[in-house]
Amino acid sequence: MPEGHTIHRLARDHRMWFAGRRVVVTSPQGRFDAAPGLDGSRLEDTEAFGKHLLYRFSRGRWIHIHLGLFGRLTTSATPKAPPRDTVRLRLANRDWYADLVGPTRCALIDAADRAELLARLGPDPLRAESRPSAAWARISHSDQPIAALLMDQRVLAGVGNVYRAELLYRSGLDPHLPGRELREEQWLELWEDLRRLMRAGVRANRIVTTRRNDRERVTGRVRSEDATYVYGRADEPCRVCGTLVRVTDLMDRRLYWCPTCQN
DNA sequence: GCTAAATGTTGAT
DNA sequence: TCAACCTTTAGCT
Repeated sequence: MPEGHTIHRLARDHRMWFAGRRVVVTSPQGRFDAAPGLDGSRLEDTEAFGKHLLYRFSRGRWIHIHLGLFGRLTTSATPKAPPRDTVRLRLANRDWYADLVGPTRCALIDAADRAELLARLGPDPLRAESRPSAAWARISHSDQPIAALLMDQRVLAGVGNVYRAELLYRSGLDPHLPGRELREEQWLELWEDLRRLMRAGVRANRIVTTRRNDRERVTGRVRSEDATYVYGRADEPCRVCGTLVRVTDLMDRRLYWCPTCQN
């Protein structure tokens, strides 16, 4: 679930449903200490930076959430169901409640913490003010493979294992190509494609990277098995050339790619 | 019922 | 490079 598009979608939805109103903040699991201090105060706004979600409260306080690999934030309409015992944080008002489960991080932070967080993130393709040059400065001087650079949140904020594999497939680039061997115009094309893919991801609230004509079924809702070119398709035939999709370990993550289309 | 795997990050060796 | 952390689910038995 959680790459940048998920977080931006949550920020957008929660701004609509929770911002500008008082919110009941509880921690059914008991592991979020700040809950009592914030409980009943007004949520001013939500923000998304890469995979980080922030809820702004008065007096320079934010709840900082990072879902990590298995975290989930689900929102439902009232009446409230009793929380399961793993719910770290529940935000609620009269109409809605959101339950956070299994996050890597859920903490109360101040303006300095927030500034520190933003300072260590690369440009987020989903934010209007982001510029690709900020990432290019690092990529163009790095010996790291482009597949590793794309997932490095200091280089680029919000890209995860699915988008990086799919982006590289769509561009025809070998994932192992060192950053310094990429040409600037290739990088700018990657950036544009990322924006396109991730914006579509926010809209649909899911990742779909296949072009219409490359799907087995062209009409109707995109089936999950048709949504990607290479991610999660190890040993299945490439949709374009038929070569078996390969999976390799790169920096402890599974990297999917087509050795024929990407070189 | 058990195990492994999953769209992630941090901090120690 | 490796382990730790956070939880759910799919695929076994």
